Amino acid sequence: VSRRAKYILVALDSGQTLLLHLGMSGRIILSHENTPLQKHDHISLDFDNGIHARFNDPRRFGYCGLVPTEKLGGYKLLRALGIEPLSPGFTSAKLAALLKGKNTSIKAALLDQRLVVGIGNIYACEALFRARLSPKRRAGSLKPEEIKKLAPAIRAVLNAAIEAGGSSLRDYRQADGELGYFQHHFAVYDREGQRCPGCDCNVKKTGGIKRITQQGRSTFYCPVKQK
DNA sequence: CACGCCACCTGTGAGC
DNA sequence: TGCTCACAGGTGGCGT
Repeated sequence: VSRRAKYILVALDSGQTLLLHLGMSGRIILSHENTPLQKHDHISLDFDNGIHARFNDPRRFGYCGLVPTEKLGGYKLLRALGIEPLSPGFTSAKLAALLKGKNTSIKAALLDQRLVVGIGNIYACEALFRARLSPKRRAGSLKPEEIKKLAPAIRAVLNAAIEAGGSSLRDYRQADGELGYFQHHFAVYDREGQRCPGCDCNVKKTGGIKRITQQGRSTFYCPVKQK
């Protein structure tokens, strides 16, 4: 079992690869022999030892498919994916090259899986806070010294989130079923009106953390610290 | 090509 | 209590 971006890849003896994406609410749940299907179980993989692996996904935003393994690289859903932010190749210079000439906001650029993979709405907000960059900045307008802060900020927030077992707002669970704990470490996400870490503002006056909508998605940021 | 927007779903919590 | 509404971690596809 391996991973590319937010896809889970399971190499099968048949020469095919099972391609899974959990979307917003998907889970793989292992259960014992003859366990009845639960609500929102869409696929059951039944093993010779009696174990069932159920693909459970209430919102059905997830994906499950079989692809011939030798065709994986050219497969539509994987072909255009960008660089892994925790790979050695993800340097500030690389990020700068990806953002160069981009007219869209830096927030939208971070969510664009064709540039950098794996960054979702929470971690885009949190990385921009750590880099002290406004989510509204044009991606192409970032100066080299700003990108030198952003690339490490992305790596740091992802590593910290992995360390904490991910962010359980509602559905998310670690592979072993445990809750994640990174939601307790959010600096800005889902904290509208509150203080950001290290804040010495008069929050009654400044309003604290702001929430705006970009590309139809919530963005949380500190207008004082993020420029 | 680049970008913004919408649809795809169900569940939940807030407000009334 | 129960109704309606807004909103939620993602992303493919379409219109501009």
